[in-house]
Amino acid sequence: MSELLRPSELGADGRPVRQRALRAHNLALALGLVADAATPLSRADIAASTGFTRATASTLVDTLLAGGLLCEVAPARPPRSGRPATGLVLAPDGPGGLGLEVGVDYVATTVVDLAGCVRHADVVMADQRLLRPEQALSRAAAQAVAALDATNVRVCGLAVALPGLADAGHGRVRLAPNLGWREVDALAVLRREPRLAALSMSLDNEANYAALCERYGAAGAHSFVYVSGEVGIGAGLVLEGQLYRGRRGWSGEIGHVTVDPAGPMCTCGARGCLEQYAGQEAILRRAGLDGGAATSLGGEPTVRRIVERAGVGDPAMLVALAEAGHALGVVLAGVVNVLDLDTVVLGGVYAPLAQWVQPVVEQELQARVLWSTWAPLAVRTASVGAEAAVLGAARSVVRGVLADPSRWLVERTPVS
Amino acid sequence: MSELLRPSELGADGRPVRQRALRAHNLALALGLVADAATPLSRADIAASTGFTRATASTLVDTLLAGGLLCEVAPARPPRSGRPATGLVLAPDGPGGLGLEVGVDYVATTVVDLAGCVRHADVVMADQRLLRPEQALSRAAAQAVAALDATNVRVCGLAVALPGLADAGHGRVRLAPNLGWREVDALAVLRREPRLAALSMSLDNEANYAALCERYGAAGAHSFVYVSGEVGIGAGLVLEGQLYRGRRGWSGEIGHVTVDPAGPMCTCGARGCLEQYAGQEAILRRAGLDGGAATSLGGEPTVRRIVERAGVGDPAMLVALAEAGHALGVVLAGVVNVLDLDTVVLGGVYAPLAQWVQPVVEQELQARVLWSTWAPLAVRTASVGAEAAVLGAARSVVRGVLADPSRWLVERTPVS
DNA sequence: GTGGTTTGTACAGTCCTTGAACTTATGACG
DNA sequence: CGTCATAAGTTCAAGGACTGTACAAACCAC
Repeated sequence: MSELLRPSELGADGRPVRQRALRAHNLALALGLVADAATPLSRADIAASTGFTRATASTLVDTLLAGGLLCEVAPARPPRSGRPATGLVLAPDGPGGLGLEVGVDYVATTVVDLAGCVRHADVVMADQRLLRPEQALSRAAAQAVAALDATNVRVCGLAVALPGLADAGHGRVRLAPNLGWREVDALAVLRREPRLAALSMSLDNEANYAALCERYGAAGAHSFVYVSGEVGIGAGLVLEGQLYRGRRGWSGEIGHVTVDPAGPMCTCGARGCLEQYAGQEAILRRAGLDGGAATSLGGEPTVRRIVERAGVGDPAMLVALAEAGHALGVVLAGVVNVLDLDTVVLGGVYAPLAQWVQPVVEQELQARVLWSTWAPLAVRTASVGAEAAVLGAARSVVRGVLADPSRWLVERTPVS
Repeated sequence: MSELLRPSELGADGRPVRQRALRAHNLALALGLVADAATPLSRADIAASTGFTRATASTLVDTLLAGGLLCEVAPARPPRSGRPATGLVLAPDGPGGLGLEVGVDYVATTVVDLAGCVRHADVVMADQRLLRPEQALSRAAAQAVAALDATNVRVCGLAVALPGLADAGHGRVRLAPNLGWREVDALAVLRREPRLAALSMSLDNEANYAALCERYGAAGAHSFVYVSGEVGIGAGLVLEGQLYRGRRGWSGEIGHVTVDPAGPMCTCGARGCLEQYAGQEAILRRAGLDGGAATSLGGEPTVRRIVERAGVGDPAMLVALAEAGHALGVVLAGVVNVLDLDTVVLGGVYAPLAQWVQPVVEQELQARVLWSTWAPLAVRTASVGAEAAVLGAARSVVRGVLADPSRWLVERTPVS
């Protein structure tokens, strides 16, 4: 199963392991195997690739079937001699996930089923900075409820992506400068909506969810950094296949890593932060354009303006983009040197700008990563575009079910 | 047990969990509890703090007693009413660990017992750069054998610390520029010595072992970066209580993180690397002294020269140290911003230089870490000095036994 | 239709934890 | 000094989970 889905680490928190935990772990193992397989697996396949006896694989599968997480389909392999297998796939009517993203100038929702397939998605453009946090969240809640009704997917959880420092444990937004939020108990506001109150909820930085989205993708690398430039610059870290949030969930703040200690003053009070070179508004400003209130306060999004100018070969813009790529490369080289990463994923605004930025980033990494001459280092553009964060959020919900199916099985009312 | 000792993560590698693994995990849990306790625990204490029944705690303890990992002593608590408890501590005659460090100008060995107490330690000064890797390692092996004979500790494993990029999985040194080594199969050479061949062996960067040493210390923080300046500048990362080696074990290469993209040329080919500001020789050079062949090619160690000059208030040296602290602070701020760390530990040469360097580092972190104004960020000097790497290496061996006692128990010949 | 082959199930056996009863050892108290 | 209260540690039947072997089921090939 290539550790894509790591079953709940038994007792990693220092709890004693009982038989029940053992069962829970093995259920997750079997389920994860089916989830990661490209084609339907049989009970015998599960037994073979895990080392379980066929008897054990059978009982595990039976539990998962009864719990509505798996269902039987036609087998994958063409019939050879012998009794044909019964195929097993994730139940299309199993529990699904709802992702909700509050951006600076939009609110997006996405519903995925247990297999991670998008069953509904929509985006409502509206400048959230004009609303008080409670207002914005109430409207977002209404949009989420609409998403619940838009499909027949039984949604079991909600994950909220936000541009800011989130306290994932408590469901609070500590600071979202670009939204103008500070210490907002976002999940509590969402829970006021009765339809949402029953769902399990989680909250995290949009870069983290976008990184997870990339992780869930087919090309999921072992360890990588996902760069998510939106209004600020953030990053999601995936280390050894797991999202690394840091102690307080504040990891990945590359926007304020120093590029040049004597560089331009940043809003954070320090000098030469990456954001002053590679942030959207900084790029505009350095190209001699008016950054202004930026993003899309009713107008064209900033990125599009940058792409347009670069597309027509505006020399000032090309210089600004090269400088942005240079700065990004310097900072990312540091991250790669410190964490021994083999992959850098450019997402957010850097995906549309990759044409200009990526070569410079690659060049800078080649020059500054110590081992770059004797081990491969890949720079990729994100495989999912602007919707990566919502999608990653929605998928994180069902990944949670897959990683610990036993919790879902006991919560579920037994089927008649 | 505060996750200091994390019992083997059951099936985190996607293996099915059998009853045996369950037992192994619970043995590690009980043993870890005793290892972390300041005073002898009783079986009842173990039951109470884990949630096991006293029956289960008893059988676990019995297994560990029979295996020679625990032994019974007088109880810790003053006798109240009721049957007095029997105290349990790590067996002083249990399996121990041998640490071996090959430095640029010395070879050090340390033997610790199961509790991590040092039972033997010695350092032989000799410039290793004058020897071929095989010669150096043969002599180190002889020194290790001498260490084995110096105590009555039954050593069960050997851990080798080296200044360079190590491939921990294969026991190879990929590159140790300061030793002049490249692609050396170090463990294979050590295994030629018959007395060592029977031991389990591991190999890693000295900064990683030094970080582990700090981790094992009483003040072990959750997540921190340990800066180990010796000849080069390396760092050990402890994330969520676990050493983070990176995919290939090359994490922590902060020596070549960029401080100023337009700074002085570095030996690695890039510009403005930290080593050009905060490396021992760079400090000397920037203070107007001759870096020369440096370290201690038969002469005074570089650090001592720096301390002497700074001690007498040499203005050039004070400026150089301030610049070093500034550069270190810039780089560490980046690391902290990216990884959401709450602690920075200054080790290696920065421990004796802390008086001059630490305040500048703190100031720079305060200015550049995004959340520094609303959450505490500690900069500490390492609690163990130059011997941190060997000691950490030796302790890592016994930590391995404590983290998975079942492996030790089956390998052990049953006591008569 | 018979044999070969593979899938899935049944059942006793083993390992590990649980829960309750029981034994042991000590201090407190009269 | 004897009895009681209390806490520690042990014993043992019971239950949950995986294993191994045997067996039933389903299909292809000839």
